[in-house]
Amino acid sequence: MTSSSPKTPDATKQVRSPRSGRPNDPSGASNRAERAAERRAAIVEAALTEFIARGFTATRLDDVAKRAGVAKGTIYLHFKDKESMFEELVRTALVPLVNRIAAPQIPIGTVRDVIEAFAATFIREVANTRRGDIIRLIVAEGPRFPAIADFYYREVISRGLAGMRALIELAIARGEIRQKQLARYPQIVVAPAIVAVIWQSLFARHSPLDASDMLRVHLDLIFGERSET
Amino acid sequence: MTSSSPKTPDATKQVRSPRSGRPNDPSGASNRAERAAERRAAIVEAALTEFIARGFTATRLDDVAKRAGVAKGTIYLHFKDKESMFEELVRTALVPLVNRIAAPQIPIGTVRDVIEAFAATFIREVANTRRGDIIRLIVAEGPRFPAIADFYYREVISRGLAGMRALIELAIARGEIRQKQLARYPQIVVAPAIVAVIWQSLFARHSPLDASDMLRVHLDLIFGERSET
DNA sequence: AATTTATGACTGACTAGTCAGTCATTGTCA
DNA sequence: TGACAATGACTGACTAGTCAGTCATAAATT
Repeated sequence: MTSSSPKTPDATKQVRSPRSGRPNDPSGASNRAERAAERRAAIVEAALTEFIARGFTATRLDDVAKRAGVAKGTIYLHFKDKESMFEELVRTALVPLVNRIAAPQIPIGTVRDVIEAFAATFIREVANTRRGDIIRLIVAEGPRFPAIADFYYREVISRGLAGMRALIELAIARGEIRQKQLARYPQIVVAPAIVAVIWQSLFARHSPLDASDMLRVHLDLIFGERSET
Repeated sequence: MTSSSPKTPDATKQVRSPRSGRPNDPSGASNRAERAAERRAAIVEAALTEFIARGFTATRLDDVAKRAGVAKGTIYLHFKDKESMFEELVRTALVPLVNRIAAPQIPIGTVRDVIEAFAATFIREVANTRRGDIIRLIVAEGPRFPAIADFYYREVISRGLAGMRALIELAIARGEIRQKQLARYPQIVVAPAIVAVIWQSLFARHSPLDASDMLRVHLDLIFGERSET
């Protein structure tokens, strides 16, 4: 029974670290911790791409591993399982953005200016980026991942709507907005932005949508058309 | 139509033909074609429920069969495979509704009246029914089923928006709507309705939304508040 | 009896998650 | 500084389980 082991994993072993040939660079990016972080980032990037393209269930971790350039087992060094990976991804992909947007706005100019800046940020950072797809992903998978829906409601929706409501109330007090009931439904103000995101995912091929222009028209509807030349 | 409850597979081996004992009744409700249609309807009903709850990939045809009270093989007597079943389901679930809503509106009263009737229909027939979930399902699976996105754009979106645009233009001509640019983006008018559907699916548990009231406020925004003028 | 319709056990392809083994890097000591 | 030992990040073949789709058989109908 001296037969060699049936598995020959050594056959095609690629070089582990083609990292730039600096095995011990103090200022470089080649120590263990940093490369681990790089790999984790590659996995996150790849997983996000796959989840967006296929949804949770249809995404194969083999594909994620291949795309990230790691072995499947490596994924499990960073994440407990597919489900918690998905949840963590969706969370971390949105929190930085939300924190930035939800930062206390300084109403220097008119409320409309603030909301217009908000809209511009949304167009730039969400509507035409992968973050928009993440929003669609949340809509798609939310019902099956109550934890995600909970988190998202708590960290994004309730905070965002509260901030928007405060702005609307300020605008009403200042006379910028006539329709007083609007403060009860801040959703109305953001609805076209959400629709724009969905449109880009589903129908951009059929009929491109100028989201920026649409939001401008919507703000004209809310604040009245601009009379400045 | 599911006259009898389709979900009672508990009776081990249910009787295949619970008919009225008329083997050859021309006017009866138990000939082959009709029972086949009943079974098909039961399968459609069950499949829709499962697809809505779990999405396309995560839905098991074993579960659909169990819920419909048929054997799995029976599904394949009615549908070629899982994918074409899904596509056919999503299509037939919406077409009757769209045909009704898209029927030529007779603008007897004001345009606002027409749109308010439309909103009421939407609330009644979509927002709080399973059709709303189907809309979410399309958002969720659309990118992976281009055929569905195509069909939906052609049969629902483009038709619906064209009709809405015509109404907006009429309202502008009549002086009901001041904001002339609105005709370029009928999406703005329907956006809160879409958001309401999504909200019900994801966040109703956290914070119930009075969709009917929200749409009323939105129409006030577009047409101006009712009591004035 | 012949034909149509329904069944559900079965198959084969597919995939989440595991783990024994490898080896580049890091630590230790002379 | 150079040699050797220890570490643990990484690998990928493998296991155990799932599920879409099939088909031989059975039931119902004509």
